[in-house]
Amino acid sequence: MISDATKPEAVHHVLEAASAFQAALVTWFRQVGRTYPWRETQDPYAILVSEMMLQQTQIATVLDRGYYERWLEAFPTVEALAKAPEDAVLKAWEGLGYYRRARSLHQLAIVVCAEHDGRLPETLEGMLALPGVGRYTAGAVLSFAHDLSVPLVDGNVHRVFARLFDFRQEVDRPAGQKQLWAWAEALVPKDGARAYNSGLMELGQTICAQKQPDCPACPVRDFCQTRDPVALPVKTKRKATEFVEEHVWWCLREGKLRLVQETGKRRKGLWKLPECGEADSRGSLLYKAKYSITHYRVTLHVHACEETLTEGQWHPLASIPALAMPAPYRKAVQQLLAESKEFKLTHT
DNA sequence: GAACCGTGGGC
DNA sequence: TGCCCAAGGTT
Repeated sequence: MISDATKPEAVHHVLEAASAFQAALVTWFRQVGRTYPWRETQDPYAILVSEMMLQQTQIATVLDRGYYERWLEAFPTVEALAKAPEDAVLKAWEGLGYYRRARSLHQLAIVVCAEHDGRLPETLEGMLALPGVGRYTAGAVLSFAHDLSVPLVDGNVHRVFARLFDFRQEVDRPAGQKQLWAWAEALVPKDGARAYNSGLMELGQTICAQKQPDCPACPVRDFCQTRDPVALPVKTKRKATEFVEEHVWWCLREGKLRLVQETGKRRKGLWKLPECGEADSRGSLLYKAKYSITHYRVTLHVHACEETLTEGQWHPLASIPALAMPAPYRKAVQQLLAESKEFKLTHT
């Protein structure tokens, strides 16, 4: 941490020296900016896919676990995605979470094929009209793919701007957002927005990191107004954890497993084990695990089912790997199948 | 404008 | 362990 004694005052104000700020940032980015697959292309669709996947999701998850590469192989163009069945789209997203993103991207492809001849819009209004595309994603696609002068604000920019401007309001409230977007608009250059926006995010990701920011190495330290970077940005408190018990059936008969498809807002379209009814009718406990979803801490219990269920459908064991399932159920099903005699008989 | 939506990783 | 975080968007 930088002490107050050694941290100098900003020698320039960002807004009064925008060109110098932009130049310092872009020069630094061109020297040390990392290469990602989505920085190697100017295909707006490929860039959009990366931006959708990266919403609230770490780069390592998207990259190291192969989601981005597999997606573009399965759905290489807007047309290919538009023609794909939703089951296949959700399967490709399995394990990434926030499944609305996958359904939005699929719907987006269908709309773009129907109304824009398969080409993504090149205007802010056009992009914002698409499902799952907000101001950040629109700005990212337009600046990264087309080098258009459009601002963007994401979690990295929250951090960089909060520190740069010594901004002590909560960044995740509407008032804070309004201020951050105003600064982003004021600072985005007319030319070279691709490198500038990339550099802004890269800075927030590396030197201007959440913990242990490396201020001495910062290319724009002369513009920075805060003396206490670690305290910024300020965020609202998150909701307290609630503990929930979840009981589901393991109903396996003649090589088929009973599953239900989610229809509500949560995990819509994905398959899960049927929920148990009355506590006193539950069979023996086969599996128990804990997982988190949003602010809930869930204990999942899987019980042996002896009766006949009316809800859900039978799925042959061979078809189960192709179904999209939420991660906690996928893990439970995999473990229980591995233990199951029926499975061993058909797979050995 | 607050609440909601998944998951895996870091400490 | 429990809590925070991560290239946000929708309701």
